[in-house]
Amino acid sequence: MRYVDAAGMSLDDYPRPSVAVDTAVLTVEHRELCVLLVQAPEAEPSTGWRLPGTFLHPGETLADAVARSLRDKAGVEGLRPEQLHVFDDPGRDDRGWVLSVAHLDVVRADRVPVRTGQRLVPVAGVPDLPFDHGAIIGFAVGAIRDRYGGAPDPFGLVDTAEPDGSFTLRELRLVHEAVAGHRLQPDSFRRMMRGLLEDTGRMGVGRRGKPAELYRRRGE
Amino acid sequence: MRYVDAAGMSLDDYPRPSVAVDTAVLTVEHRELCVLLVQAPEAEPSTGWRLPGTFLHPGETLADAVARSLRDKAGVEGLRPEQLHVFDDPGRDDRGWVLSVAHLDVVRADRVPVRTGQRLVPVAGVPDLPFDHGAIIGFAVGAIRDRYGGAPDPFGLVDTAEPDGSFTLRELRLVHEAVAGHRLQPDSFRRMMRGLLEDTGRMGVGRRGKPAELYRRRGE
DNA sequence: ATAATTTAGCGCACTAACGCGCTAAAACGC
DNA sequence: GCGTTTTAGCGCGTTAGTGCGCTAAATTAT
Repeated sequence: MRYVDAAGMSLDDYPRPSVAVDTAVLTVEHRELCVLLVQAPEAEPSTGWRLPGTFLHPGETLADAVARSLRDKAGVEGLRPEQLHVFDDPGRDDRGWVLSVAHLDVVRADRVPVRTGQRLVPVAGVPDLPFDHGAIIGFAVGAIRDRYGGAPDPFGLVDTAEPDGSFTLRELRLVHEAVAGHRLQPDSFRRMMRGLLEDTGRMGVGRRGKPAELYRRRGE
Repeated sequence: MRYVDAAGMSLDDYPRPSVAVDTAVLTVEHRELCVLLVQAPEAEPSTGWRLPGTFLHPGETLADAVARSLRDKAGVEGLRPEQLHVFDDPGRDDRGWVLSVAHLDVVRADRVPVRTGQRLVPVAGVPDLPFDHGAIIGFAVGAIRDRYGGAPDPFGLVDTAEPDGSFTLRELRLVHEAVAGHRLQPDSFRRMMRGLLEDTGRMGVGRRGKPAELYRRRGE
């Protein structure tokens, strides 16, 4: 039985906003934190580069919509999108009343297909973007830096050769430096990570000098 | 001219969710962090205690809706609500497709009117609540503790006798202890705050012993 | 076989923060 | 006037973290 309120109205009888999701997809490429931009289709009123986004469909959670958007618009299989902020200015979109729920998603660069109409841009050099997409990137960068400040590679960005996902301290540090946007002192970094990693007992390969030990995250 | 997309549809032709706002109003009463609960009207399908909330109306921002909700449902003039999280399970509400944007608002206890159908409950002893209201309170407590960890009374909770809003170190510390939920060592607290406060040059009154100096936040 | 390179760890000097006991100062109570 | 109470600040011992130079170990290059 369909619900009606004290005024005899159902929820659908009231005006409602469209709800969009926009996602700042962050990755590390060439030791730099980058964001994925896609080109708007010609039919859109505001063309140019922007963050991938879509409208929320019935039966979906926001994360479902983010995943659909990244798959359809950018060929990226998203992982675990996290909410950042809701942009709610009633006049923010010329098409009508639209709320946008900004998200962060983080994927390894090798999972972002190279194709026309999309590119990875260093977050330190983002061009002007429509809507609130510049602000969304700012939120996303703050959120990923916060997460990487307290845990080893929480989003799985380390691109390791090992099938079991283990990595060297140097590989881990290079990713953390890319996210942080500045150099990290190796000794302090090791001490911070010491209690959060466990030694696999195996050694890495492929470089001169003493081979590095392979680690995985504690509790994995 | 009203916008239509490539399929000749306007935004209103597509199904859209109702958007609600729910607010964890936090305050300090009797040196304890408390949350405001209101009683649901009898006509609602789910009666009992809950957080104040409402549906978003056209032309409003989320903060507008929060303010209207707190004024109408609880007689509280809200200050600056902050977004916490969007609860988006399509099946979370029996009435239909409803998203809820959870918020935090912080007010001094003397701004919460005492009236039937509402009460302040210590966050350490919240009863079971409908929907995701328990989770919302959890988010809110985490957010306020984070904010109070790095700045002197960011939400203006100190209930001072001074017309210019200045306060003593002890008054400030008692509020920070209520928010943190544990005791703070006075000397360490003073050292942390030293650079964030400025001395008004005036002294407080009303207690035995050396009167305390009055401070205000630096940059106020 | 030796030199060069890289890694992991540590000793050490230094910096920063904590918590407590103590003192001086400034009020009130008697 | 003196005792009591409260506040602000500090000295000090302790704990924790940082960055660097150094060493030993384990590889590759010559």
